[in-house]
Amino acid sequence: MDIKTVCLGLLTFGEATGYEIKKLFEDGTFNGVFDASFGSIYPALTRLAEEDLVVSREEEQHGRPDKKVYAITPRGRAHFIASLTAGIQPDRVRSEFSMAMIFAHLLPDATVQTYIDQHLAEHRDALARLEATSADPGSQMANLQFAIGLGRARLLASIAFMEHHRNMISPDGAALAPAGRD
Amino acid sequence: MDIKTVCLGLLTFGEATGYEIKKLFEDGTFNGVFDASFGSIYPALTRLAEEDLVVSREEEQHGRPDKKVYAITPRGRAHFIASLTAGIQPDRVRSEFSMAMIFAHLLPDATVQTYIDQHLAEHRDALARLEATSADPGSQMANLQFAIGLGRARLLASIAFMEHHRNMISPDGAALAPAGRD
DNA sequence: ACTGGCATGTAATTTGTTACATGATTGT
DNA sequence: ACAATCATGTAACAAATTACATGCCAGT
Repeated sequence: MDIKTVCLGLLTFGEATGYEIKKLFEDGTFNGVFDASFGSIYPALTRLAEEDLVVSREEEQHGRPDKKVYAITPRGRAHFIASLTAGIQPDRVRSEFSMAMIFAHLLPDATVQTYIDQHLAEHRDALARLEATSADPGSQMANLQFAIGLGRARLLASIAFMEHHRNMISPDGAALAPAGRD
Repeated sequence: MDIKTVCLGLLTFGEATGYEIKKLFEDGTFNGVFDASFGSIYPALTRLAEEDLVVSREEEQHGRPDKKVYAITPRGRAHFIASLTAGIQPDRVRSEFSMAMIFAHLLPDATVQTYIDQHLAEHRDALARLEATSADPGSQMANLQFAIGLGRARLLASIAFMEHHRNMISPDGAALAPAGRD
């Protein structure tokens, strides 16, 4: 699934600008699901407009740059539904953090500990944003709560595991009694 | 982190062919951490050899195509450690499954249920492979057990959540009392 | 007969990122 | 003063996938 399709999907929830779509990837329901840069979002929206899957309307603002608000067309909606119904690919993950942990025996212990702290902080942030999204009145649909809940469950499991088992990985911790499976 | 660096890392655990590296992405510790196709692995190894970060040796086989066995050089090892120590990027996820769940209200219920079944099956498979890897005598290093345990914790959380909450998402389930947070 | 595993590699194409370019406003 | 937020867009580049090309062996 390419970014064009994802943008199309976002627009089924309502109008949005390229800028707002980017923010959705960072903050909202889509955190941990998808991500894209401006450099791919803007061209994607342009191409979708060329294919009549979305339409845009320019909105002037006072003291702010003009907005280009995109809305999905009936054809766009049909296209999106068809592409999602046609099948999905397995999740694709690229975790540099896990890489670092796999090779932790080659790294300075301080580096490893810093990476774990960083990763924990990122996860706690993501969790907080997800909880906020979950409480949002616009997110009360059952399927959205399911998607958010799944992300939340994963984040909680990761955080709990790292908190309970990080002692396994430090040289000091390795000398202690090894932590059990839970 | 590009595939070149990942291949270099894998080779710190011992010699391997391009084909074996690909299998590691599917089966072993690296499942759910990284993935790459042959089309990127082979060129990566070629370029690493040009930069003297790895060396290769051809091995003839009876009734099988010849192998090209790669080994990391001291320079390669230093290069890998330096690049991992220099910092890591946040995890990047691209989950078409989560996308499908977010837009489940637009899809036929049978499709949604099929996707959940598929995803559950993939997760159970991945979990079984991870458990096998975890038990492998070559994986007893504390940091490997940490990395494997983290993956395992995530998979278990996802599986449990989907099993307990999948009724939220079906139209029938939506009519029942909503499932609680756990 | 055919599918799948073993094994490597190239080329065309797709996809997406990073960096650049512009510019006003608001908060510190 | 300076950074951040808002807002769009392009161009150069990097990265990676897909499809193609080859070929034997083992199992069904």
